[in-house]
Amino acid sequence: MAEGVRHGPNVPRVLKTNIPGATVSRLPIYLRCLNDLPASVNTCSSEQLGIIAGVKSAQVRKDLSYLGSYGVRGVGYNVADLSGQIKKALGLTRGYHVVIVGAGNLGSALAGYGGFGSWGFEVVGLVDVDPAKIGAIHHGVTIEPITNLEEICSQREVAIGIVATPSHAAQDVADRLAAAGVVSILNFAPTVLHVPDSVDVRRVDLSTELQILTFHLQNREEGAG
Amino acid sequence: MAEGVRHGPNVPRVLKTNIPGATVSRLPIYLRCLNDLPASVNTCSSEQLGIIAGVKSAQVRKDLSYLGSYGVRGVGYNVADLSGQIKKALGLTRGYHVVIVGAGNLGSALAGYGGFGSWGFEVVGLVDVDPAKIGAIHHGVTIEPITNLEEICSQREVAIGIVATPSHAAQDVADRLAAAGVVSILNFAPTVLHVPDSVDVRRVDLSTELQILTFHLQNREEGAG
DNA sequence: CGTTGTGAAGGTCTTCACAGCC
DNA sequence: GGCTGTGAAGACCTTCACAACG
Repeated sequence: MAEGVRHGPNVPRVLKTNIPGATVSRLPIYLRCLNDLPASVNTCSSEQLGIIAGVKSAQVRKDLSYLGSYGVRGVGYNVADLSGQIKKALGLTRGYHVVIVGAGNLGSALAGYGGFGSWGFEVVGLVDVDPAKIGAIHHGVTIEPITNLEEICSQREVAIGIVATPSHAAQDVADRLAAAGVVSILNFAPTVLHVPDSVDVRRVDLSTELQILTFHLQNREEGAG
Repeated sequence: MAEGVRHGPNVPRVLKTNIPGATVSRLPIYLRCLNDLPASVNTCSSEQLGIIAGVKSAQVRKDLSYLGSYGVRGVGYNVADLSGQIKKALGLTRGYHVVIVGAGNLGSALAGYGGFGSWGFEVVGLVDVDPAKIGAIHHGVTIEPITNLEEICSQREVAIGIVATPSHAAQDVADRLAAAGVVSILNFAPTVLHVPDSVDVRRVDLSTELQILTFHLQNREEGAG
């Protein structure tokens, strides 16, 4: 589970469900699409879901088949049922406590992200090194000193840590989160984190995304000119 | 290039360089790793680069082989040369103008992101619908009305649009960006954008990432218990 | 020597095509 | 009739293992 791999062959060692990584990364999209459907829609075919999710219908069917068989031939999938099955597969039947490390522009923007609650995520801590920031309230969350990180993680049963620090501080934060028993890290710092195999890191990196866009941009232009 | 596909088989139609998508998405990581090396380091082996980038050395070599043969057997890669080759492959030898749509928490945090400049990206516009925000200056960028979007894109030669609006507004913004000739979009709104094939969209989605983490979290716990 | 570059092997993921079922 | 579920085929990606080379 080392970082840099989005869903490589290095699969978690102990795995009950056998859902391929590529499928896992699409399930949240399906879930959102189902959620955005008008309440009057009770049923949805793989073709329809594929169109709104931007995926081929065969892909949708194969993905959903890993959850078991919840479709009705000739009809499609029951929206509520399917939604529930996806939530169950993703572990969204319970809530998760999240701590955000770094209360800069990004950290406080994340703290104010409204979408957390709807999927059962709750920000139970926002910490920063800067003494001047301590005590300030961003979007309803009080900034605490980073020295409290370990205490916050254990006492508030934090499951997920979000690293929103400058890159030079990110590795140290990741080490501390891992030591405090946090096994899931979402890294917004533009650096590769090195963590034990038992810790799962996902990276969200603006520069990387922009550079991938420019690659295609350049190739398109070369092709055109 | 429809969204939802990170690097599927739907390859851009006209493509000069034949670099696989998976490799393209790792090149920015290598580039950053090389950049972070101390200035005293002139040379770097695939083994070393692999360790800091979190990738197997064979993978590094195969990836770099697509750029041509720039390594020296028995020695490794010249850091400066390799860095230049990667930049060239990614199209980073020129600058790109970026417009950010949506000046909420996230939009203004992005406007203040220091990492833009170092790779040749320049934020030339930050727009919002809210009349109350117009004229305010966030991190040196003045907020302009979204009605100016088309004008900004054409007059300032915008290459990349960043969508940082609420999800209900995102599709409309994408349509307008596409109509204004912007062919690269980075979408932070939690929704799937539907754009013409000629437009390249990449999605950055906090909820999705968190849900993928909880999938692994749940499976780990099931395995342990 | 040590390290690159690469064919070949082995996985994983996507797409097709159609049997099976409502 | 229409749609799901799935084996099979094919595309893509990673890893291995070693010849080639400075």
